[in-house]
Amino acid sequence: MNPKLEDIARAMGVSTATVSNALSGKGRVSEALKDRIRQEATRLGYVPSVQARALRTGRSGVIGLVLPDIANPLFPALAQSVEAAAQARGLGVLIADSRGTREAQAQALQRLVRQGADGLVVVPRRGTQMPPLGVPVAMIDAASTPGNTICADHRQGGALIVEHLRLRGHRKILIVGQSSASRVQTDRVAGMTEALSGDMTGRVLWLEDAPLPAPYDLLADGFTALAATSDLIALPLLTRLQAAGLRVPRDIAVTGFDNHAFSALVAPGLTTVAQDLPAIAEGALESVLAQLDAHPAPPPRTVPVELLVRGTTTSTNQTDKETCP
Amino acid sequence: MNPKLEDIARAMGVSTATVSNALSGKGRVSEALKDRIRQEATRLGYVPSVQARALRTGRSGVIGLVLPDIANPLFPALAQSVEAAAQARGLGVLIADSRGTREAQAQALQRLVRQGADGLVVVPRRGTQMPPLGVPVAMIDAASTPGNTICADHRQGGALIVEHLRLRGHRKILIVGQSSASRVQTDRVAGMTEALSGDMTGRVLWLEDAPLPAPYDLLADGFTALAATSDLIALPLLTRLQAAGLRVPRDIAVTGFDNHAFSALVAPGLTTVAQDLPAIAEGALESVLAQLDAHPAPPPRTVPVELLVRGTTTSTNQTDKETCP
DNA sequence: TCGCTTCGATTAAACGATTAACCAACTTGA
DNA sequence: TCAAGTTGGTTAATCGTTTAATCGAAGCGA
Repeated sequence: MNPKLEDIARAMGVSTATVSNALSGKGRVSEALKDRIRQEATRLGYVPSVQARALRTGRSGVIGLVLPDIANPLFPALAQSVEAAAQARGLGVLIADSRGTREAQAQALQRLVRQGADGLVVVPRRGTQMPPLGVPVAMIDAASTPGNTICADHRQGGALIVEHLRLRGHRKILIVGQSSASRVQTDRVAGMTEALSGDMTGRVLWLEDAPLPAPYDLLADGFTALAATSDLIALPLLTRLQAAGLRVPRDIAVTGFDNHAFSALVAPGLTTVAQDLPAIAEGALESVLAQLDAHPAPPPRTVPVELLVRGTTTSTNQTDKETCP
Repeated sequence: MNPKLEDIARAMGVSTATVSNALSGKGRVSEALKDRIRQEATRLGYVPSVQARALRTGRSGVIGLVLPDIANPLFPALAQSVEAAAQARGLGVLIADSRGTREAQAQALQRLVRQGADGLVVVPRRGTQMPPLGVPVAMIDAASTPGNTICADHRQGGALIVEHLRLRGHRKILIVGQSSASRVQTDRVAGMTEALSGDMTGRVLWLEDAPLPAPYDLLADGFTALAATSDLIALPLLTRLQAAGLRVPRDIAVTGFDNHAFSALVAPGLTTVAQDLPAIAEGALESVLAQLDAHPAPPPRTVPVELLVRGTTTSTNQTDKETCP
């Protein structure tokens, strides 16, 4: 079907080894012959067989990506960045969903290795204990997670949020998270509480423990801002407040985390913190590749985040025009 | 490292061919020996090398999935279903993002084939002309797209939406789409307009041509419902209406399409149409596998959709009960 | 008993690339 | 001039599996 090394070799009257060397630039081939071989290769439309190469070298050129839940709006953006980083290096991305239990995750890891992944990039489930897999692994979670490879600076993100709210005049903040078992969320909350200035008060509410108070009770308690640990939490909050007749941000401000695709589209736009996903993906991939070359795993890294200020914390003219026609 | 056929063969005093036959059940091996070989294989933790198998058989056990934009909230759910369907068959999923031009898409297709994908599942960009790739391909787009393999019944979905709105008493509907160049969206709009009863009027607005009128102008024009061709459009609309002080659905109803993860979480919940993604993924994969076995490609299929009624079209909360007893 | 089929297993040839080892022909230096 | 190194290539083994071809032994009908 496709031309192979042998076809080129025969056409040029040389051995397959010479062709292989010429194309890879590894052995000793005269520059002139090298060029001619390369020309012939492109002329024939030669494409090396990844299967054969993989069998011989033990490298498949594919890395596995394991996500807790592909459908969860937080991960596709990361997957996209990982795919882009891999593509830039000529690598493929085998995807797996560890939906369900940690056991399912372990299975997924095994499966990717069996399918020939050279290394793994994993966004682990909570409390994951990595089994020995025989291939390099990079973990993307939170700085406080043992074994973490690279992640966004979630604490800094929390601090940026609180600082921004302080500058906007807020003094009493309700911090809303989903689960205190999530390292990422606890890091973000820690960043927020640490950044509270002396004249500010913040209360932390975990939704898995207690529901959100009724919107008007929030106002009665003196809260002027809701700081969620995720856009996934903030967007429903925003609509809930609006549905109750409150004006955001005039009555109460809202912030999120992660800069979900919707966050820029809703009205008012959601103030949030954006991770540098391309940098994180690059870092994770670099770690895997370094380990593949028998280098020691690079030390854990933390990537700075960026505050995105939008309408839920700043009253723009437009919003006011719309609300007061 | 890992045990190979030869290791088992040596341990049992037979040839590797016999071991291969015993494990695959293909050649002629006595039942007794078969059992013993299989026991020994599991005892040693034997895992066949996919690379070697792929080289010999020409099948890698991996299928490629090409999405227009991984980060677009519509596709992760589909990716998850495809991954699940593939996993159930012991297949891997190589993912690629055709972000950018149709050329980028063509590149992505080529890349997946080179990386050894046995077949491809593609959600094509608009106006895609499939190049001959040498591997089976299944396309997931719209029933009206030439070459489409399988898709949701978008027309039916449109009809369900309009019928539901009619039963709720709506007579004047604004249908809001993004781009009239999208087959999926035009199919949905067609389903809606066809389902309009004689006493109903519907106007179609493409956001790429003209912006949404100011919320209060919509009311002034007599519209009582906004039917979007996507939750991606509907959710921003919902917040825009709420931000303008309108009550949904009391002042105006809103519907979407696709049942995005957020649609159930916002307040009020978004009435929408859910595709049977698992069925679509299964169908696409089946088509690819059938073609791989040299069967003709099965005829195009259309999968029924389901209407999900939520708060944006039904007033279920107490305040509404009070006002509309 | 002779031919013929069937059973159970072996042999050996692929699949397509990489790479260590080898080799002939030239350079070079002393 | 001769030993030693350099240059530019070739040979052949190897990665681990599948599978067509082969083969001895056993079973069987005539």
